[in-house]
Amino acid sequence: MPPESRTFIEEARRAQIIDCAIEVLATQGYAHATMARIAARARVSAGVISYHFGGKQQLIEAVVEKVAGLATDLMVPRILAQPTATEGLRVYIEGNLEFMRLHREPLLALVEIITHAVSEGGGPGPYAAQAETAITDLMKLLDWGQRTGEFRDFDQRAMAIAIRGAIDAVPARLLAAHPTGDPTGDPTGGPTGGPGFDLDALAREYVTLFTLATTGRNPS
Amino acid sequence: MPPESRTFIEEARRAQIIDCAIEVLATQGYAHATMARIAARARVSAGVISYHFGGKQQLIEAVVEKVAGLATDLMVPRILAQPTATEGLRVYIEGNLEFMRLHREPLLALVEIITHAVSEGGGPGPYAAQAETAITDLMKLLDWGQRTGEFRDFDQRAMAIAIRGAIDAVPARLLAAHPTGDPTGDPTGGPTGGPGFDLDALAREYVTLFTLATTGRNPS
Amino acid sequence: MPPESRTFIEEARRAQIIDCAIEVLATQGYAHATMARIAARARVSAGVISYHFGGKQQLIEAVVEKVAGLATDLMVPRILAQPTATEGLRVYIEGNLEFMRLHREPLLALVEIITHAVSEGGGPGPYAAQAETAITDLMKLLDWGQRTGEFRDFDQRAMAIAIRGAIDAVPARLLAAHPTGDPTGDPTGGPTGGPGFDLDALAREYVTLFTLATTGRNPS
Amino acid sequence: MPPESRTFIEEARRAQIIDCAIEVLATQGYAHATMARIAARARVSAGVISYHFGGKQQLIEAVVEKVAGLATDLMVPRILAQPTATEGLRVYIEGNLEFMRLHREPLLALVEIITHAVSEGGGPGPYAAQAETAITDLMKLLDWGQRTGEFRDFDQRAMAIAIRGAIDAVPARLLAAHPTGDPTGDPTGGPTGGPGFDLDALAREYVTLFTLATTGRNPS
DNA sequence: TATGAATGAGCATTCATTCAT
DNA sequence: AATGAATGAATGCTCATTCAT
Repeated sequence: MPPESRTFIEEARRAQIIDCAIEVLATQGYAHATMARIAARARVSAGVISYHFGGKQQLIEAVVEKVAGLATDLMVPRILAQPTATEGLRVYIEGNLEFMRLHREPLLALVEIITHAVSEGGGPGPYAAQAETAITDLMKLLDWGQRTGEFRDFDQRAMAIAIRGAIDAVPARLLAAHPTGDPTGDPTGGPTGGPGFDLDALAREYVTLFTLATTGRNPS
Repeated sequence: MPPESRTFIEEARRAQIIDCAIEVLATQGYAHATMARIAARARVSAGVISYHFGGKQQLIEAVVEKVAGLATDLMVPRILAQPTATEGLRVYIEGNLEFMRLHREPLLALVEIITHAVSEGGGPGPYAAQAETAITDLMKLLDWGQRTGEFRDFDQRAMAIAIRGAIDAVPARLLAAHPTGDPTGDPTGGPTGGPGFDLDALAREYVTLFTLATTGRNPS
Repeated sequence: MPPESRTFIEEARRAQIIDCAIEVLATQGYAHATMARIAARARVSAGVISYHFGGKQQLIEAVVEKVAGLATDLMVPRILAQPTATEGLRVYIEGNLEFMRLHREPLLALVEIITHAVSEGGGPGPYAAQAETAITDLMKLLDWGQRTGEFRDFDQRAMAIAIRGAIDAVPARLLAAHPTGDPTGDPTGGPTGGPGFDLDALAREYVTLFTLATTGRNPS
Repeated sequence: MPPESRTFIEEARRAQIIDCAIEVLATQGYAHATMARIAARARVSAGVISYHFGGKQQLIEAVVEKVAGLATDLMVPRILAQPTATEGLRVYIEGNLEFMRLHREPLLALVEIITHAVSEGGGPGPYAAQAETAITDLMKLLDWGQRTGEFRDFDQRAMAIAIRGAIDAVPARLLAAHPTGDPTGDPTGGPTGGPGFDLDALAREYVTLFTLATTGRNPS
């Protein structure tokens, strides 16, 4: 069913179910995110999901779309607004980590999906392409910096993998630090050094780290 | 059953089954790594696994032990042999990536297990602690470098997360580049630039990248 | 799910499944009372039982509750209505044996469960306490008789074990006499003397027997 | 293989395995009495049991034979030696309960088998006949007493079922009182009134009880 | 004689999906 | 538009039995 032909109430149900799916995925993990549980959280019968989405696969896809949309909305305009690639990289890193702070649950849900969703055969997961896209997008930013001479001569793909890997490692640490709870509480003992988890401080460290790595110079 | 009381043939079967489990995990993913499939690959009845390992959980644990053993054997002595923390970091990175080259499938299997194994209660996976241990181990290496003055003043935990994240991101790229096949063939177009995947070149890039990031200076 | 929140159709299915479970337990025994067989008798998929009861254990518990309810409803008011302990004992015996006549299958099912259900740890079965409760309840009746002077001076527990043992032995004889069939047919050759099985006559004999045993006097 | 053609060592193995089966049956129950566990207790491979007995069914049968033999050896000569049926009944009861004291485990094992062993179809267990035989044997004793005029006019079968039921109820109480341990310790608070379980006192109560029931008179 | 490796049938359970209401 | 009852395939596991050594 194309979006424009959906009624308002239909759209609302879909949104509600997607949000519940995100909640369950983020808090209980992919393995426990069964149709029944998602439906229960939405105070809705299990069949409703099949009714609105056609199947679990399509629900998952809808979640991915929503979360990816959130991320794109946040990031793309910011990066494009920067005058230099160095600034662009800074904003890229900050934006990613800010996204984790603002949209913790959607992000965790997305991570669950990307790492756990499987295709019918034994091949790579259906969302592996997302990761590849993220790499190539980042490579464009790096290429910009190398063409302007801001960045030193490194292998773009290697650097992109490193940067994305460093960023993608954060949610798991986030989850380890706050298995079920709220990350906003008391960040003690440095950026990542206590029960709290200071994403802003982490962002500053990452910016310095990767500015050094890409330019060879400390950020001014 | 303690190892020393196992028959030779028993040990052989165990090893065979562990290898088959690794194969299935690496090529088909955790979700498809059912007892039946692992047994089928070993050309063996499904009950045999329960007979030799007691259950799926123990089989998984045996896989983890084996792979972790491989990694430890490869890495620990090398790192300890280095005169400086900078060299230690270099060897840490090179060792990790070399491990991926030498033991691609075991590593992929381990990643599958760490990211997918769930505990009954819905909490963090039973092997989540492994990841945390890796971080703290790496922090010790970074602390060494800061105390000797080789490394600049950064947050150890942030840097450790970045380095491990960059390393841990590689297997997925490896998998994306060679979904089922052999990574040793034709590395064309630079370190990570083609169907081939030149782990040695990637290691060199990573070493430069993180030496800059930690010391602020190019590696000599 | 609390009973009052169940649909009418849900309650009907539950009742049907419980009845089928009773049938299978009574006619084929605990060992053969698998989910598949019970479901098959109900002309229903096996998963339906898990759907309505959550698991086999809960189904068994539901059977116990139903049968125990039947028994309590039949017995308790009768006994409490008696003026003397002697009459109470008579009614206790008659009530138990009448229950066997009226609810042969439920009783046999209950016996199967009590004797066969096992706890995970290897300890006493989860329904062993039922038997002990039956003993202590009976002891209260005996105590009543001793305090009024109707009963002679015997050990209450020993007498209670004997009476309950005598009663509990009946179902097995019932089963031996009518392995699969209908107990209402032709009672020939005395109370328990043929393929028929006259529970009323047996009750009369038991009443005389235990009245003598408890009072030392023939029942008037 | 007929007994006389068995070697001495063969016979010893059989006896050892039978004893271990009795132990496991008595202490862990029929459900947990798997071939593997029995074999383990005998410090022997599981295949050995099949080798010596042909299968589990035959092992069980061998256990039954052994225990029934023990009981017959103990009881029959005693009963036949009595001058009157009243004395015979006394000795019958005492003998049965003494058997429980002397051969607690074999008896518990036998009870487990009789109550749990199943035939392939859904019919009565393969050892149900044993119980029937016990009833008819006891009826002969009662018939003796009625023919001599010692016993009053009751239905022999009803009385036999009551007596055997009372006796057969004891092992379960024994088990409830001493789930795993030794019944010989401290019998406090009367025949059956404490943590201990005084079988001698219970026997005295039973003798009085059933002498009253059969004769209408207190035992002199 | 005895072993222990291996089998295969049977078990309870979970879950996405379907469909009459 | 929604329900919830029902399905059927798949999973991990247990266990008596078989058989080459």
